[in-house]
Amino acid sequence: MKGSGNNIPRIRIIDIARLAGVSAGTVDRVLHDRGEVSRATRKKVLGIIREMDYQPDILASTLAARKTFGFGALLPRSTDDSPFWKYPLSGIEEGLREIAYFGVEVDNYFFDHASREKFLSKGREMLAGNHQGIILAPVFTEEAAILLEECAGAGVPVVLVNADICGGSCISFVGQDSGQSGMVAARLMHFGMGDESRLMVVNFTREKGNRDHILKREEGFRRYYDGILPEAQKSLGHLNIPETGGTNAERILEDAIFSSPGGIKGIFVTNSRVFRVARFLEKKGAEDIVLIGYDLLDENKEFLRKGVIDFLISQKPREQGYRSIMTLYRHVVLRQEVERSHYLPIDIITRENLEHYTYT
Amino acid sequence: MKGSGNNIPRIRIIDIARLAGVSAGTVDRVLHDRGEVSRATRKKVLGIIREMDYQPDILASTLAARKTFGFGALLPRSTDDSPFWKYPLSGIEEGLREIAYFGVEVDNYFFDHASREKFLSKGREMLAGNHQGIILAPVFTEEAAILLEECAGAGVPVVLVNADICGGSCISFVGQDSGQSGMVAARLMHFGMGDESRLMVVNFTREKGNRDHILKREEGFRRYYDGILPEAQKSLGHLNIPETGGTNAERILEDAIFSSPGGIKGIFVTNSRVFRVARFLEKKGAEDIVLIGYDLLDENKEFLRKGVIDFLISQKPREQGYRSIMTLYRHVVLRQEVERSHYLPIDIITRENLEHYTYT
DNA sequence: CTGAAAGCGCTTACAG
DNA sequence: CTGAAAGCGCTTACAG
Repeated sequence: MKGSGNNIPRIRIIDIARLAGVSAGTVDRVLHDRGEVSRATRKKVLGIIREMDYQPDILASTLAARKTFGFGALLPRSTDDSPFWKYPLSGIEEGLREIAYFGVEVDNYFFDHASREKFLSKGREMLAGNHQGIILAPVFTEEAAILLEECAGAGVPVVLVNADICGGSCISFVGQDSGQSGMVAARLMHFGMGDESRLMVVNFTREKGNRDHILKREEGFRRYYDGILPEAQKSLGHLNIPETGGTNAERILEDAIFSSPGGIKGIFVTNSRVFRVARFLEKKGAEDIVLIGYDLLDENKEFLRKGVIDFLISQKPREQGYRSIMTLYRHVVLRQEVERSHYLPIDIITRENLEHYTYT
Repeated sequence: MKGSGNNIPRIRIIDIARLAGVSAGTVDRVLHDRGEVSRATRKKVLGIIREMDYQPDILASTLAARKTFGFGALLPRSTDDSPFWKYPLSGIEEGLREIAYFGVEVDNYFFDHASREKFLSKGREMLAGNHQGIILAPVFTEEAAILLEECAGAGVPVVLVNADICGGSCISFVGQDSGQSGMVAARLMHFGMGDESRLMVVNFTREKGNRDHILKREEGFRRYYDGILPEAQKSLGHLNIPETGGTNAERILEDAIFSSPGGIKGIFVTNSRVFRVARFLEKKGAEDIVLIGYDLLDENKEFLRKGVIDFLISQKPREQGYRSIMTLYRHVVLRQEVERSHYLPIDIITRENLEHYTYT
């Protein structure tokens, strides 16, 4: 059978050792830079390694070393009301399955979305765990900066997931370009609405927590319109609704959408709460208003299928988790170079491509 | 350091052997079903394996077995004029890098896009290579069916990539749902054009070769319109342009687009040749005609950036390659169950999300 | 049908 | 600073 043994034998440590006139142990010491080797020997061995283009067998290495790599992940706890974070978590688990062979283990730490204090204290608990790598969702900017600094002090590499913190010392950021995603939303809106300018941006905001995403998305949306239809950008309505409200939100929407002269014809919701607007529009029989929002929550998908929501932009949360752990793995275990930022594609989901969209 | 040794020791073959009162060799024979074990011993060992939930260490296994897996891939040769197939190839290479540790090797076989004979002869050359798994792009349906049958006869598992052959014996298909992608195109067209019915479908066809994709895409496009705007579906123009033509094609386009009463306002090109229509529209200063097509060829991307093409649908060719080899790996090396069809997401690309679309 | 021994390529104490 | 030996968990002839 093809591929069953008839290959060029690969170069082993013992080959290098013989060529250098030393033992395998010495080559190993050179390879792993653990000192106790004379300069001359070291130089000679390194030369031969390069010359022969020696590539260690990572299987044998992992097997013999019996060492494991403990990573820590600090993520918001996902809830029924806010299920977003279960996807990065499952992405991390998916990645873990692929690399568990190599002794990688992950400890997950969860904190309540609303609590700065919990974020910080859970973060410190994680740091006390002495991990070899950290995945961090920097939901609270200042506290995250503190944690980042402490990681840097301890020499622990960090991958930021979902939100970036400029200037923080981390090896990589994995997430979406929020401003650009707002541009995509605007492009779709404009493609469907032409020069229609009775548009509105709706922000659902948490009292605490990072609003960066939301602001950048609105900014991107406006930037697009400003470039192509400045008058629409200027007249563009803008609504802030606190996350907590119940009937309150409906009143606000009612006023904003139906009371303005001529009404509103297109709405861009800057986060996953778009289903709340959808629910309202459905109730009012106003499904013809174009509605664009974020994230494939079950409820959002339902409104997409019904045609109340026209487009959803996916943040690919699962892939964010997957890429995070793989980046850490490549950095820590394989010691490869990794890119500083890893922007994921901005996926456009509509009723017709939803069912084949399995990546989340 | 966390994760450096302080774990529950995992169960090894030797543990199973001791519990069963046999040697490691015997357990190994049971594990790999290579006979030469008495029914009683076998049963006992299997029982303990189950009871202890024994999971073999694939690293140690691969290392000791020193066996390699040879896969073969039969793909069209990519050319400057038709670069599509370089992406599945690079996806295969990307996947290979991740699993080369496990002794996987791939031999690629290329054939000329236009030649049925080459396809069959190269396929047979590949079969002679005695591979443990095959990736096949079934560009020519009948010839592919023949090859599939020969693979089945030889007991070699096959993954079909890009196009499916119903009824063929393969372990998995990886590709796009062409009909559904036509629906997506129609949805976008309709979203942008409203009830406008001066639309046209353009098919660039090769003389030989599989037109399945193209037909299904048009069909999907029509199905969407038939459901929502039947009169548009009925009046929907339809143009077949042979791949070869030069100025000829321009004449045909000229007649179809500008001579019909009222002209044409939206065009759906059912494959990657959309740049040819774009080139024509640009020359005519008719960039306001909505244009939707397939595949992120460099030339298509350029027209997308310029705004001549409005949307491109990606077939994710690189991912097709990646998934193909990973599916084969999971089936052959890890002996896992794999799903029969693997439809990739239907990605919508527009000027605003093009730059972050790195997956191809 | 079964076991004991050697080996896969690398790492890890240990002795010098 | 260096080498020889044992071992990681599994597989493979070989002897019986």
